[in-house]
Amino acid sequence: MSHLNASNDTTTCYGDGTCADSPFLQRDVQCNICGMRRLCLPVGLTNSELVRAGTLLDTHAKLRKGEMLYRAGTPFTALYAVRFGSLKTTVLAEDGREQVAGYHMLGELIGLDGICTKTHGCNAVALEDTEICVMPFDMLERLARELPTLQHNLHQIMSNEIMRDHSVMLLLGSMRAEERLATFLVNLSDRYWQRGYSSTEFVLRMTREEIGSYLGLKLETVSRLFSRFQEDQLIHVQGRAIKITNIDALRTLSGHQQLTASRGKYNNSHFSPHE
Amino acid sequence: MSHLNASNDTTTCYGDGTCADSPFLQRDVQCNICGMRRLCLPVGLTNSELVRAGTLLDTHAKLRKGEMLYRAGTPFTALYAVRFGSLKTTVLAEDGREQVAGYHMLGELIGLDGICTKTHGCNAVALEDTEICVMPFDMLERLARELPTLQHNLHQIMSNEIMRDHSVMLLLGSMRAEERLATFLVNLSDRYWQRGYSSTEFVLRMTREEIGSYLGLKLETVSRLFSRFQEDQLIHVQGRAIKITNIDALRTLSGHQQLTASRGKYNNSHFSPHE
DNA sequence: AAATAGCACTGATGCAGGTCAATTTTATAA
DNA sequence: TTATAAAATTGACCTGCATCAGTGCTATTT
Repeated sequence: MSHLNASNDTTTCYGDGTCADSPFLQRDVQCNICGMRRLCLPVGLTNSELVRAGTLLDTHAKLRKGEMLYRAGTPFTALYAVRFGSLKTTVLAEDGREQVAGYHMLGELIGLDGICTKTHGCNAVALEDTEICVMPFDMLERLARELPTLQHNLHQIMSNEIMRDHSVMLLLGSMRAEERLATFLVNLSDRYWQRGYSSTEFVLRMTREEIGSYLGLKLETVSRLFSRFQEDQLIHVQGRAIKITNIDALRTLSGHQQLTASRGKYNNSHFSPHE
Repeated sequence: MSHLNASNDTTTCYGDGTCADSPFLQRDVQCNICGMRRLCLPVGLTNSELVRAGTLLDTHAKLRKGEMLYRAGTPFTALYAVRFGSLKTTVLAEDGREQVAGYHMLGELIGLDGICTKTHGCNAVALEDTEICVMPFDMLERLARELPTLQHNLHQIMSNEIMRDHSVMLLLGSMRAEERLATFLVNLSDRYWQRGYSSTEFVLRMTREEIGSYLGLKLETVSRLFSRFQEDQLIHVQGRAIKITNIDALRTLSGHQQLTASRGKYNNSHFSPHE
């Protein structure tokens, strides 16, 4: 039942059972000084609003690679924004099958699927050392009632998640294996670009198996496709290090279909977070 | 560019181009007298709050079978609640491929994916003669700031849509054809049951092709599976009329995996809407 | 530096579901 | 009612990806 409990000031973070002895409390985390604020929930807030928004950041959490932020079935209390690092979320079938439902990086909000039942609907696991802002949801709702911009941003982010999911459904339901992988790579490229990183060279945070799970393929198929893409000069692969050498060909393969919607302020803002 | 324009009191409904000459305006549609209020956005509102909520129902729309409520790419102005009938939503790839992303019935809210970009992300088409409540989104946000229950309901509904999408992703990504169809049938059965209809006998509103599109299968496969399920005494099929004869076997086939989350007030409320 | 485990690659083979095609049934229109 | 189109069924065949299996990497750990 490990999850991140953010109900009071002496909040303690439990990883997946191993770090129960590393409590922490940091109140210096505030939106108005966060480099991610142009990509995160408080987009467009005035400075004084930013300060108020900061009050809902009760704490932030540090997760080491492999640690779990929350687990399906545990109580939902807060939304989480990724400050550094990345996580995967996985959905579980009742027969135990597990599937990667999302790969979340810096500036993205996770935990939205827990609002409905007050219980998390998936597992969230750090894919590398990761830092998270914790936003208690009741506070967020209260604040959203007072700050229309914040309210609207929350709605936009939830709506964006729905659009993203629809794109994944399209991918899983009607694309062939090579189209899926091409779409995945183009999407990663775009998202790194949006965050000020190279759009052509990056390191995958997921294993072949996790990528396969996300794309509805087996790891062998993913591996074979990476090899074929390399043969065809679309990419260069060295384990998890990817260098894209022909992004146009990848885009063509992917049917120009974006895994994430390409419009809207949470998607196409192309900026450097390092100011 | 046909879509439902709900920006003022003299709102006119355009179907898919054919009904431009049938404007309408109905102000008698109010939440406090609606039979769907226990399943729809205003769940849990007090009577006086219900009356206020009714003010955001600018109008409602009637669609004949096949008519389009909104089209991907057209401006988003409102959310829509299904009062009678049903609709499908379809997402489009840039290469023209189209896939059914949702089947929506009475009491459900659609259009949520448009909030993000202020533009509809999918097509919504009536599968039968259908009636819709129009809720201008700016009004809804304003009212949500004043009525915490309404605000929370909206968040729950959006969250529920995210959970539903995750279930579909799981279905598309890791279930075999027969599991998909079984899951689909069990889900329909549950949803009809929740709405006070028979859980064992109903008429499909979608063609084999549309069902296949939703489930990531070809119509021939859907047709063959219906035949096999009938051979195996799980169902009786007569065109689009379905009679479920062994729901337990179907549930087992589906891995007890629900297409829609089975918890939360928007899903498991089992009641009769006909009071 | 060596040992060990997790991850990745690649070949051989099989099969679930797609594709193509022909027929029947069911809707819709005249 | 008949005519016509749309939807559904069923069979024969094919293929893209899964499965199974063996080997080679590349990280940790000691």
